[in-house]
Amino acid sequence: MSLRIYNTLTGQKEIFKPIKHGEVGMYVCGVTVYDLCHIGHARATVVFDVIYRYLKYLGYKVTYIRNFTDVDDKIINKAISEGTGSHEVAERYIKDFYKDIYPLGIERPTCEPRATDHIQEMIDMIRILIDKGYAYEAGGGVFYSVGRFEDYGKLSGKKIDELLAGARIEVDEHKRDPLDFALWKESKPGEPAWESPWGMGRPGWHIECSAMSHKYLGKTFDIHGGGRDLIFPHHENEIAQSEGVTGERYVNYWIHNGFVDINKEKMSKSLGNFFTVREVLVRYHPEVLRLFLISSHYRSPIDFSDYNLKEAKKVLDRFYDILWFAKTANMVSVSMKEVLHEENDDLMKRFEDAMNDDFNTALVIGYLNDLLRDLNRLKDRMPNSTSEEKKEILININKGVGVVKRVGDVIGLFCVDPDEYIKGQRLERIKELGIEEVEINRLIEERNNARQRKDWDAADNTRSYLEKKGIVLEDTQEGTSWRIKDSVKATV
RNA sequence: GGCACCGUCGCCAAGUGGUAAGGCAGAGGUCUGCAAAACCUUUAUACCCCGGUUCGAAUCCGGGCGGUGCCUCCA
Repeated sequence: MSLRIYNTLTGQKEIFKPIKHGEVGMYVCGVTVYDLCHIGHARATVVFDVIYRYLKYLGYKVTYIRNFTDVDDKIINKAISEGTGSHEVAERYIKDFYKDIYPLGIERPTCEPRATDHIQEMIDMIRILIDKGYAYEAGGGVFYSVGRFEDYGKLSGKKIDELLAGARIEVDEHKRDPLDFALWKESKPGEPAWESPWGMGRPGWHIECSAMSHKYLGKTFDIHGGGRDLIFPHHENEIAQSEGVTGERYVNYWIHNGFVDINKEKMSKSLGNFFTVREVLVRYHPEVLRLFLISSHYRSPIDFSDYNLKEAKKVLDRFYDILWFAKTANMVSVSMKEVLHEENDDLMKRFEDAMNDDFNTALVIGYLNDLLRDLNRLKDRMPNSTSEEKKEILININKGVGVVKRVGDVIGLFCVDPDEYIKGQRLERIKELGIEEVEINRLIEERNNARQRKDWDAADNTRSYLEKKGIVLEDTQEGTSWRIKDSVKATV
């Protein structure tokens, strides 16, 4: 089965055929850097990170470009309100983007160009658009004449006359037609400004992506991505600009991810119902957020809630438990040589089939859960096995864990050391519980003494004391361990 | 008003023509001193409703109802 991708342009899943054999050019609209990233930004970044990783897994040489929009009205406004410059604002939020988003296990794109580094390329494109009659100068700026581009609306399925009927179009006295959009704006005093044939000014929003994608990927490239909300007008306008300039097809496959909702409503700054990545990461491991984000298909809306995050955490914890077990058991029992080259082709095949069907990560997680149950079943057999059998079981567990890790590499999960994951979670949460780790260990020892005396009342008292504190004990053959009590029922 | 998308177990979520994956929660059980964890069993005669096409539909078509998004900055 070959890779099939849902193409917004045609509204269908299509078999993916790259322009150049074995290579893929992909451009994804990044963020406008005027504030901290919220979960919606995280979703878009994670979704395309998974796509990037999977394309590479398939053996493609991928050129992945994701831009920063660092010149924009909102940035300017922020700078004014802070009394700083827009360059400072942009720089700061680019830093914050790295700080907040990269812990989610994001691989660096091939290039992360900034709009302000490509002003000349934009000017060059605008010039051609004017020469070709697609754009006109007016009031110190330049506008794209939407009516001149025959295919306008082909991506979003909109028709020009229907758009005109809509009552929500920006009014600008200089526009010949209300649908026209700005390619170049005259700068007001104090705003960032660049020299241009039309005087000091700054670029409109849409032209930067046309200019940068053209520069790094050429006239026609394979994949262009972004959030659903970018389909219109941003991507529609990009097509008008780029195809206006080159006269050739701009993009073969358009991929758009769905929104993150809060109570079935789109998360957005303007609605004020957003959570920043930063505040979520205070309470949850980054991989929990990542797992939550890829537990649904990338085109579906997902509802963000504490309950759903807790559920994701529970699932992730289970995987790290078996990962930890395999790691610990291997130290004493099986040399890695015995397991490293083991393959599990059937499972990898299922994984590939799921991913090939428009990157169905939700199905992949389902398969992974099946596998996890198999592994726990094996693990449960160990106590009653001979040492020969134990070794055999461990080898099989390692095969499965190998698959988990390999799939994890592609979807960006299970990438941290199990010890670190488990201890890290404990350390972060234990502060909230008002108890010290040494105290827990002391009580465990005390309780185990009681258990040896068969003083069950004392033992149970200690256990329930700890449970009230939020600490759950687990008695195993290897001794007593503890974990932070996590209930998906608890709400915040 | 125009254009899209969506409606699957209490909740989350795959499945888009061949007879309903997976997770959470629930119930019973194994293990355990008792628990916890894990495992086992169990939980949708059925996919918003009504028609139609078909040997056969959650899946296709038509009509409702409900929800969301885009048409303004937005991942």
